[in-house]
Parts: sequence; structure tokens; C-alpha cells
Amino acid sequence: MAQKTDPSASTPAEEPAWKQRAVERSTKAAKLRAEQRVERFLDAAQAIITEKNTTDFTVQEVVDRSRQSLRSFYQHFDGKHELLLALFEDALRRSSDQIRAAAAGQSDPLDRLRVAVQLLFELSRPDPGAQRPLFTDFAPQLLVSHPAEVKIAHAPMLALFSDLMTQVEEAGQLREGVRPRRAAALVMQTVMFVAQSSGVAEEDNAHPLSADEVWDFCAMGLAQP
Amino acid sequence: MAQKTDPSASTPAEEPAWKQRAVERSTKAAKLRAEQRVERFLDAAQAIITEKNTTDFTVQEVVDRSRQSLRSFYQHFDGKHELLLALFEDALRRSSDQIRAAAAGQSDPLDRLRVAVQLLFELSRPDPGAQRPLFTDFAPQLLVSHPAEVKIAHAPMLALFSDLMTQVEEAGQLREGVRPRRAAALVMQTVMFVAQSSGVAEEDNAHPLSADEVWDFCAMGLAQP
DNA sequence: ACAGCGGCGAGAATATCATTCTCTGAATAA
DNA sequence: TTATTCAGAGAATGATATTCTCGCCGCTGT
Repeated sequence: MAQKTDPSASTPAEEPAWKQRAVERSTKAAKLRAEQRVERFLDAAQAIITEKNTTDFTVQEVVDRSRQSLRSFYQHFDGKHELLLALFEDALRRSSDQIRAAAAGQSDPLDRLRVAVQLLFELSRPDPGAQRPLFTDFAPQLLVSHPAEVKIAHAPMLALFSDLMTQVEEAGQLREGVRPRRAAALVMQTVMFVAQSSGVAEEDNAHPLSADEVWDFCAMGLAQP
Repeated sequence: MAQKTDPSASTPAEEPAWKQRAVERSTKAAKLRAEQRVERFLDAAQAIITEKNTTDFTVQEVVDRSRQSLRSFYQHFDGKHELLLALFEDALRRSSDQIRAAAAGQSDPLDRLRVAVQLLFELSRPDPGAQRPLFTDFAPQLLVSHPAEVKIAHAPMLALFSDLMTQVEEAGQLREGVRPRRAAALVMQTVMFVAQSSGVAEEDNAHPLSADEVWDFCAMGLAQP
């Protein structure tokens, strides 16, 4: 395919418009097909993850479930990590939308931030039923193996918290000397990570950290003013 | 060992004292040998980790380096993860000692806590030279695969922070309503995790979070009092 | 001194995946 | 119709962890 279009680039006069259109039509079709295939892989993976509540599936499982082939898989993804990354990005984006919507229900900027923190905490903790082992399970691994991509995936959530934090600042409710963007990053990571490790219940003692506790910590810290 | 002493408890008449002693002597020797072997594995692994600055070594490497055998390895460890866990626990214990010592240099409880937080932050961030890829590299994976063991490994550090936090409370410097033990857990995790993800430098923008920022966040939170 | 036994080195055999490669049939375009 | 591209099936490869099989060696009770 690339071999067909490249020649036209080197000698444009040779390629009449109809041919370009034809090529484009076929290209578009190909893209569509590719998107559908990718979609099927993503759906299959998501289904498996939800079922097994872990990201420990094999590529083969995804391939079988999506009724496609290994060949196809590797033609569309650079590897398993890209598939996971895609799902992770997606989950994070949807979650940030959800949080943004929830926060919008509050009129006070600090309340908006509070709601966001608390909801993020809930969403980030291990299996509140069957959702998002992506956050809790997968994120840590990626953070080690593909930090740059993870940062990109975090972007929407970070943007949300930056917004909220900036609003808090504009309302004069931010402590002196706190830079809103950095605070946003700090809070986001704190909440996500703490939620993660707090989730181990077992026969434990007092652990079950609550969203309120986390919020109080973020908002007011530890020290007596 | 426990198995040798227990039988004597259930049927004491059968086991004369000399036999017990003899058995114990041989048992003790065996234990000693086992400990030495384990030690060699641990040393070898630690050396490799320090060299390659990653925990991505193969069991075979460790075996070769320690001049022992795979058979021995699996006779002494349940698997690679146990080896790593052992090293992790150790590193964490040594770090908590180091931090405890550093904190002891301060007379004010809140200062002690501050020093502890800042040092923990520095120790937890990716390779400030060649040390502890155990924290940064390995911990996340374990947190997913063996959360219970990780919690155990965290115990000494948690104990330290609990102590420091309690001292802060006793000095009346803890904000109302903050439970020292939970706050200790919260702070420890926050600092360790934030340190981790902050370490990715590259061509980045403003990221390099500082220990001071983290401390300010923990101590005073975000909101205007 | 000797037979049995446990610990261990050497390294082959397995098992599990991810990833790549080869063959092939079918849809599509020319 | 024929050539080309696409994509399914699944075998081949490669990297590791983990297990297994052979012996050897030293110790221990007889």
C-alpha cells in the first residue's frame, strides 16, 4: 500500500485526481476495518479483565475471544503493553470525565476539589465490584516499564485537577505558596496510590482508609496550624 | 527445629536428653549451612541488582554468581519473588534504621517527622546513584502480586513513622482529629509513592518535586486555614 | 568399614508466554 | 479471470521460571 502511494508523491503529475480519490476511498475503508479490529481487541480485553478482575491475561486469550488472529493483533498493536495502555488511557479518560461531572455539582471550588478527591479515591481502590483493575492492578507495572506513556495517560486527570486547583486558588482558598499545578499532581498521585494500597482488607485491623480521611489529609495536612 | 522439640513435648519419655542434644547439634549445623547458602544467594542478588541497577535479573544469574545450583535455590526459596521480598524487607529495614537515626538528631517532634519524611523521600526516588532499585523498581510489582508480604515488609518503616507521629501528637502538635497511626500510614505511602513517580526526569518540564514540597504538603495540606 | 540418607551441583526437561513467521484461503481490485 | 492484499490458523522461536533426574559426597548408626 505504501509502495503505491509513495511513487505518486515523487511524481505528482502522474496521478490524476480520480486515482487519488480511489486510493483515498480504499485507504479510508482500510482504516475503518482497522478501527473495527482494534475495537474488537479492546472489547475482548476489557471483557476478560472485567471477568477475571485482573490484567493477567494472555494475548492468546484476547485473540481467541475477539475471534481474530495473533497476526492481526501484532499488526495493530506493538505488543501487549500497547493494548493495556490503550485501555488504561481510556479508563482514565472516562473516569476523569465522571469526576469532572461530579465536581461540577458543587458551587464552592474547594468543595469541587473535595468531591473530586473523594471520587477519585473510590474509583482507584481495588475492585469495588468488578470495575477498573486497570487502575489498581495495571498502573503500577506500567509506571515502571513505560513511565512516559503513563504520564500521557494521566494527562486528562491531571488537567482536571489542575483546573479544580486553579479555581480554588482564584477563590483565594489555597494556602500561600502552593503552586496549583504541582499541588494537583501531588494530590492526584497521593490519592491514586494511597487508594491502591489501602484496598487490602483480609483479616486486617484498622486499615480501611476512608475517602474523608484522605481528603482531610490533603486539605489540612497533619500539623496543628 | 520446632518439629524436633515438639515431639519431645508430646512423648517426653521416648527422647532422652542426650539424643535431643545430638539432634539439636546436627540440626543446628544444618541450619547454619542453610543460612550460609541463603546468604550467598542474597549477596549475589544484591550485587547483581547494584550492578545492573534493576531487579530484572534471572534466577540463573543469581545461581551462577553465588556458585550454587538451581536445585539449591529452589530448595531455599519458594521462588524468585521470595528472594526479592527478602532483599526488599532488608533494604526497608535498613532504611528505616537510617531514617530513625537521622530523625533522632532533631529535638522537636515535628522536626523529627519532617526529617524522616524528607529522607524517606530521597531514599525512595529512583537511583540517586546506584542504590535501592528495590524501592523504586520492585516494590510496585510486589504491591500487586504479594500485597500481604509487602505490608509485612513495610512494618518497620510504619512502626517508625507511628512512633514519630505519636510523639508529635504527645507534643500537642498534631491537628485535632488526626489519628497518629493512620496518619503515619498515609504519610509513609504518600511519600514513597510520590517519590517514585516524581523521578522520571527526561526532557520534562516542572516535575522535579522536592522533598520540601512534599513535606509542606504533608504538614499543612493545601487549604487556607 | 559399610549401607543408607540427606544435601547439593550440573544441567536437562517442562511450562508459560510473548512475539514472529509461514502457509493458505478468501475477498478485492484490475 | 487473475493478481494482490488481508487476515486466520497455528507452528516456530525465545526468554524465563520452575521442576526433575543423576550422581556424588559426607555423615551416621551398625
